[in-house]
Amino acid sequence: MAKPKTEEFTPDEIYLSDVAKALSHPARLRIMKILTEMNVCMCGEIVDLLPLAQATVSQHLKELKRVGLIQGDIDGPKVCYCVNTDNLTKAKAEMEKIFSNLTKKGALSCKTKKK
Amino acid sequence: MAKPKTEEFTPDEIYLSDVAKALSHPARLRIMKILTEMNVCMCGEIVDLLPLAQATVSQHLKELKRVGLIQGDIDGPKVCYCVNTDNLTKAKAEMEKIFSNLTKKGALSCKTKKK
DNA sequence: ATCGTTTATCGCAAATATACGATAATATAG
DNA sequence: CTATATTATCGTATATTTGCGATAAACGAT
Repeated sequence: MAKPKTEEFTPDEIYLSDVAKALSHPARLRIMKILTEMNVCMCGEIVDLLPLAQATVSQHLKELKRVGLIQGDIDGPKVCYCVNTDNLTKAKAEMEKIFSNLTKKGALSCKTKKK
Repeated sequence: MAKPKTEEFTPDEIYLSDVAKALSHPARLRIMKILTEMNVCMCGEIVDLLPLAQATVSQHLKELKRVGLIQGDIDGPKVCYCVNTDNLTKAKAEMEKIFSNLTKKGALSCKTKKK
């Protein structure tokens, strides 16, 4: 009875909420910041930059990979992570839409409309 | 042992991850879309536009209010909801930062860097 | 005061998310 | 092949989220 009713929503809504969910943890935000600033980063370095255990960081990386915001390429025994530019650009554009309408004009509040 | 370690992160990281969390459910995204398009909407109308029970929608509205993305003003027995423009603008600016660095140039991937 | 309307809150059940130690998997070096 | 290094996955405990019926709270109308 507490199963999220995702089937009741549009693919657009589900995709964007999924991206938002991936960004809804401070550790994952920090990973995104690290990768956008450094372009490329070894897994071990990311672990060292976070106050979490290696297993936990690995899970967060997996979540970001799941929604396609980052990718990891095997480099010997290490893994090299970077932002998936195409997907991040797309996510950015979708996110813009949500925030765009209010900038149009006035965007009346309840109070200003009534009084 | 599974308590989120929020105290290990910066206020900026926590704030933005909190906004992302508020947007991480398709129902809440749809509410934001409704409010940005209609400027203002009675609670009952929002309930009618969602495939969820009234109690559930009320909880989603509460979550969006908690992070300040919307506000609700009492209007007789009804409640009139609208976007909190100031806060949404601020959240938008913060979100931009996360997405901005990659647009700089190349944003080399692991593979392009190596090969 | 009582009734109908509207919305928030409570209490509960089920599903997810978070965190980490232990272990497996993979690759390199010797 | 063995040992070391690096990362992913498993198992498990706890915390949080999601959903909804039932109920409370707030208001206007009668």
